[in-house]
Parts: sequence; structure tokens; C-alpha cells
Amino acid sequence: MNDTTTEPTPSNFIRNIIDADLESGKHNKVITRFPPEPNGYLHIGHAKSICLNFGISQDYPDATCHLRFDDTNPGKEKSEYIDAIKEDVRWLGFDWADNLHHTSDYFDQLYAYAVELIKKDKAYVDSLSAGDIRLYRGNLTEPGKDSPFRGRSVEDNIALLEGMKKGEFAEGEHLLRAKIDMSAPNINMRDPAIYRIKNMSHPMTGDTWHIYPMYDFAHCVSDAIEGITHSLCTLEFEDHRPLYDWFLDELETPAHPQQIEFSRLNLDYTVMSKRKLHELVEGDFVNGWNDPRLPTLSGMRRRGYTPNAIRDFCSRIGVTKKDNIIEMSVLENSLREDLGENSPRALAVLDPIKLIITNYPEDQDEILAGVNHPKKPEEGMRDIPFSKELYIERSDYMEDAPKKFFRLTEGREVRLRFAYYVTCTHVIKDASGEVTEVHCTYDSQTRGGKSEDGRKVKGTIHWVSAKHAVNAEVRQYDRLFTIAAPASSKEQDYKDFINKDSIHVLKNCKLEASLLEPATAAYQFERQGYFCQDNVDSKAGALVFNRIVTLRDSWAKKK
RNA sequence: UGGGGCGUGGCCAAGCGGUUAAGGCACGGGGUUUUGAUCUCCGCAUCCCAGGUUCGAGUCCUGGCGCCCCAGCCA
Repeated sequence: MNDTTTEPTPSNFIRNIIDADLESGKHNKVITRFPPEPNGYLHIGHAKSICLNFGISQDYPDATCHLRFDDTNPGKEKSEYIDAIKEDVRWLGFDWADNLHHTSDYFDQLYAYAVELIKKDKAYVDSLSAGDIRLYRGNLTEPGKDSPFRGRSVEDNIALLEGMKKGEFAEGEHLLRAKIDMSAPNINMRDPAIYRIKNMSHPMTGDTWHIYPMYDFAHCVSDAIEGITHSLCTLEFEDHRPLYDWFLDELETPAHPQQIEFSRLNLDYTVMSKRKLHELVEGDFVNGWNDPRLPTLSGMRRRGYTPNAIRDFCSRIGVTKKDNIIEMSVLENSLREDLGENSPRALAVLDPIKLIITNYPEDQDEILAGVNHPKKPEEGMRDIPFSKELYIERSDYMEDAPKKFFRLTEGREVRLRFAYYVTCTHVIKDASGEVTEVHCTYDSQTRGGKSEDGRKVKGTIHWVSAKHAVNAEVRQYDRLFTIAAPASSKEQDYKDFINKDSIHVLKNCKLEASLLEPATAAYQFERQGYFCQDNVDSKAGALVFNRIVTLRDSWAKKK
């Protein structure tokens, strides 16, 4: 990873709070945590949280950030997700050192805390059905009412909970609830669930439990056990903060972390919820969690995004409590900046058409030199073979070209990058009128792409020697959705807005010979964009490149 | 007409009562250029609205308006 250009992370309201807490002596060191539920793959929205939490641990003295798997629902979670999540966090460039935890590590303690609540008459076992509980809860404008089981004795409650734990009951038969206030205006405080029966085994604890704790109970207690100082989460948990604090106030926990909420990331032209991503993957709307069109970290990694670019993006968008939809161009700008700085250049023709230099010797070859990086001479030069028959981009020739078209048309002279000036004399067309060959003459005095007479050529185009070309498949990606906010339509399902044209496969691409070498890093194909070999489909002899992102194109804009 | 949040330019985002309201992205225009890339220069808001406090308010107060979240034994 190239980290040389990393700039200091801009401050935000959360860092301001931390600064104040350190200043006042409330804390002398900071501990944050990134607490994913292992029920899916991480996406760029998680990256925002990861960068926030781990970023703080890097920037403050003695600070740490825990990676904690919030594995309280064995019905949805799988250990394979745990591995994928770890890989993604590491790939992003962060290290949890020995601070790897699971909420399931605390199941014994959680249970003891639940018993403590019962003993304080702050929790009870309810035996209402799920449907009745919903009815008793009231709604947004009407208060709820007490369950008939709310008055059970401490002894009965403990015995019942014990039975639930041992698996003596069916799922849904009983539920441990906090005893708070059924008429609370905040619905989360209307006797929320603490433990529910799930007669299923758990990836980490196997068959030892028949009850599993709910998020609201498990999360705050886990934070407290780990000594988290600042528990950062997204806005939708704001209403849960009173409950977070209630548990920690009632219980004798070793600490009382502060929950602070920030707004989640939304990117335009994509979706960011795990539920929707699951749906896209399972409904075969895309090809797996690592589909290069997805905003998942594994998809972006496959596409060719760099950790550097994603971290830079996260620091640019900031952290606030305001709802937002970030434009894709911000991400692309971070990407281009990193890739432009760090990618070697290459010549590659994606949509080839023959260019024949009529006055070039029939069986002559020569080796020309191309710079690997125009801004970094220290990266050296490479050899590029040149000969009479080349491939150029079909779009670099135009029959009735306007004055401002700087490329080839009859009578116009252009520079072949690193090679020679050529002038188009005529073209050959097939029966259907399609251009098949562009014929040119070259000026042998312009070797290397410059002339002594100071003659100006406005256009420079890329090319590949036909007989030296390496064949490859190139996949070009476009946005996955046709509208900026596919998830925000009230009438229509977001899937109705899927872009049917989000992937273009070009199978007949011609790459310069140096690209034969297998490589994991990205290249800039000059004048086109950034590309990298596909990490699953590319093989020696059958290269497959993904277009990560195009170059900016002010000419395309003008047209 | 329940509770909790949010509202600074097209999209983000600084600003914490006191010079002409940072910066990034986007957009428009000029220059450089063997990538119509990069680089570079220039342009681009009076802060949701209305009152009020103050010598002075985006920043304080009051009242509106708008948007988001909450009725899982999900997280």
C-alpha cells in the first residue's frame, strides 16, 4: 500500500467530543470499536465507520480500536462472513492487534447481568405471544399497556429464565423483558426484549445456549466490559441511547461508555443497505458479493479500487449528523488521484481498427521507448515494439470530422504516442460501409513523436503493434442504477431502477506486449482510464481486465 | 395533533457572536501539455422562513416550515 500522500484526518464533531473528554480528564485514553454483525459483507458505508473508529485509534495517543463481531443472532450469522469481514478490514489498512472480540465471548456475563436485573425487579419473563406483545406495545401515538405477566415474582422469573436457558421451552413461548415503562413516548423504552429463545446452535458457542441476548442489551454491556470510551454508531440508534444508558445505569458494569451517533453514508446511483445487497446477490441481479459493480469492499477490491482511495474518500466526506447522498464523483476523484499518482502507464486498444503505414518498410520492426509515468522519471522507460501494421481505437478516426476533432480523418496529421507523426490518406471499408483499415503515411523524421521543424500536431493517439499485440478481454462498468436515489422512491421498488447496461464486455482488446506479465496492481491505459486484472477470471493466456474508472474526459463533455 | 434528529452554494463540509462565510467535489472560462489526462490560473452562497436580543448573528431567543428515523422475540 502506498501511504506516502496521507494527509491528516480532518476533525469532526466526534473528535471534538473526544478532545474535550481528554482535556477534562474524563478519559486518559480512548477506546473505540467497530462492531459488525457477521451476516453479510462489508460495504463502503462500513468503511466510513471503520475509518472513523480505527482512524481515531491511530491518531490519539495510546488509543485502541476493537474489532467486535456482534454475533447475537445465530439465525442470520455465519462464520464465513467473519472471515470476509476480517479480510476487508485488513485490506483497508487497519489492524485490531489483539483486540478481536465477539459478543458471544460475554454470554456468561450477559446472563449474569440479566439475572441481576431480575433481582432488582427491573426485568421479567413475559409469556405473551409475539402478536400480543405487539398489541400491548401500543403505537406511535398511543401508549402501551402492561403485560399480565409483568408482576411475576423474582423467583419465578429466575426459574423461568433458567428454564429458557436450558431449552425447556419452544421458541416464542417466553421472552425476558426489561421492566421500564409501557407508556414511554420512546417506544424503545416500552419494556424492550432482553433475551429471546432460539433453539439453534451458534457458530462460536455451539449448543450451549438456547437463549440469545438482544442487541440493545448486549451491545451496551459489551462496550462496558471492553472499556470502550466512545461507542460510535449511526443515527437510527439515536432513539436507543436512552435504553443504552438505562441498562448501564441499572447494572454494576465496569464502565459507562458514551454512545455518539453520526449519519450513515449514502452514495448516489447505488444502494447501501445489507438487506438490499443480500437481495441483489441472492436474486442474481449481480454476480456475487464481489461483483465489481457493487459498493461492497470485496466488489470494489475486485474492481480495482485502492484502500488509499477509499480512506481518502472517507476523510473527505466528513462525519456529521446530517443525512447525505454523496456524489459518486467524490469517490472517483479520490480514486483517480491515487491511481494517477501510483499507476504505471500502458498503451491498450479496446475497440481496435487496423492502421496501416503505407510507406513503412514491409518487414521492419523497431523498439520505441515509452515513459512509465510522465510525472515520475525515476520509474524509467519501457520498450514498445512498433511495425507497419498497428491497431488504433476505432473512435480515433472520423469520416467527416469537425475542425475541433484532433484525431484522424483524411488529410489530418496526428502523433502516435512515443512513435511518429502519421497522416491519414484514405480508409478501406467493407461491404456494409464499416471502416476496416485506416491508411496513413508516416514521417520518418519524427521518431519518438517529435519533429525538428517545430511543426505542431494537436492530437496524440495510442496504438499497439498488430503483430506484437496481446489479446485480452476488458470489462467496462457503469453505474448499477439509473437514478441517483434508487432506494428513496415511495412508489417503486429500487430494483426497477437497475441499469440493464451496467456492464460492457469487450473481447477483442489489444494490449501492448509489456502487459503480458501478470500483475496485481492497476495500470493507466493512456487516454482511457485505469484498469487492473480481474482477480477471479483473469488467467495467463486469457487475460481479463476490469475498467476501474475512466479518465476525466472534457472532450466528451463538450460534445 | 407521540418521541428522537437534521436544515450553510448542485453534492459534501468548515464556521463555537465581531475583518470581504474555509476547503473538497461538480460546474463555467483561460494557460501549459507527446494522455482532449495531469498541472495551473480565474469565476461560482449571506447561511430553510419570520420575528426578536445585540453596537454587531450563520452563530443566542421565540415561532413557523421542510426532511429523516422509531411501533422486530433484527442489528
